[in-house]
Amino acid sequence: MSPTEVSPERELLRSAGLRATDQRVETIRALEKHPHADAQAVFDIVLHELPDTSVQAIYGVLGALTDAGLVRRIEPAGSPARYELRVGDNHHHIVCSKCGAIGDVDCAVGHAPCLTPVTTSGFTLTTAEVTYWGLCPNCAAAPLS
Amino acid sequence: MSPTEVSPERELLRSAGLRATDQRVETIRALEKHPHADAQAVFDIVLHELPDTSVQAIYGVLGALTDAGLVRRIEPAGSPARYELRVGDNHHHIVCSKCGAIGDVDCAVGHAPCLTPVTTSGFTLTTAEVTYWGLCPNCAAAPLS
DNA sequence: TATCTATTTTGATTCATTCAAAACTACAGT
DNA sequence: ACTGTAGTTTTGAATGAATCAAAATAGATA
Repeated sequence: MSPTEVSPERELLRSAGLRATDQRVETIRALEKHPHADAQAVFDIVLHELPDTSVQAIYGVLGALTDAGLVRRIEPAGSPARYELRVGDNHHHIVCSKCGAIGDVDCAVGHAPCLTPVTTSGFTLTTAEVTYWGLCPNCAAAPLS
Repeated sequence: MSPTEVSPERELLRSAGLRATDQRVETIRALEKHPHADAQAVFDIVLHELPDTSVQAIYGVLGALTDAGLVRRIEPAGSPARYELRVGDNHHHIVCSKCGAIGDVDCAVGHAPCLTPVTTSGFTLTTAEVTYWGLCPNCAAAPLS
């Protein structure tokens, strides 16, 4: 993958005003294949394509992509930060309380009820984030634990 | 505070089947005065009353209280774990995206809509957790930043 | 193709939290 | 009240996630 070669990932980066580096392209590809991956998982994947990549670079890439709005960072309790390419829509997540697997969940009822608490303790409200907890199909099927 | 002396905190601990140690009593008192405190903040407060307390002890106490259901642990993105005594009700939290302050929010509309996502990606759903993000009164009032 | 600046590498550090062994203490039972 | 023992805390060290900083490198513009 030479720098001049075109690809959807490169164009996405350029259109966001970011430099299209190899690490960024491969990070996006990793997230395409593995939504909700954490930094370490992204690093492991990118390392296959770019053997000299460092973890710090991945943190830098994920931070830049997040700042640019190309990637969304989620931080479920008890898990390192996860990243996904699905941005701009108001979707939520369901986390397996046993293995940490994450699934996407569309907003429950439009978004009005979820976004409108009764009391706000004087806070100015900007967004509402819903995390569902449960068991993924695998863990639900597992015998006893 | 001798071990035989009675106090609401001691009785709460005993009724939960836990030993009423000084560190546990003082941790509960710290959380009564400072809801949503993190482990470090609890440690700082307990240290005033029990000068030989260690941070590890506070982590142990908070873990034991959480396991016993006396304390609830919340982990907002970008913040260390916070602890509160208000348990058993289905309330949510609003976090100041600027300073990290936390307020309580009663569940939006009963809990039916919040708890019923449209799709669950095959997961078995057990609970729904809502985190509101916004600005606390102080930060909203602050000039520019 | 040269240049400039953003990005990555390299190496170290912070913070929150957990682990483990030894010392201690609450409390059930005598 | 005293004692034994299991549960806690202390002491000391280690882990994992993430960030910082300086030097080396590589995009993209002209």
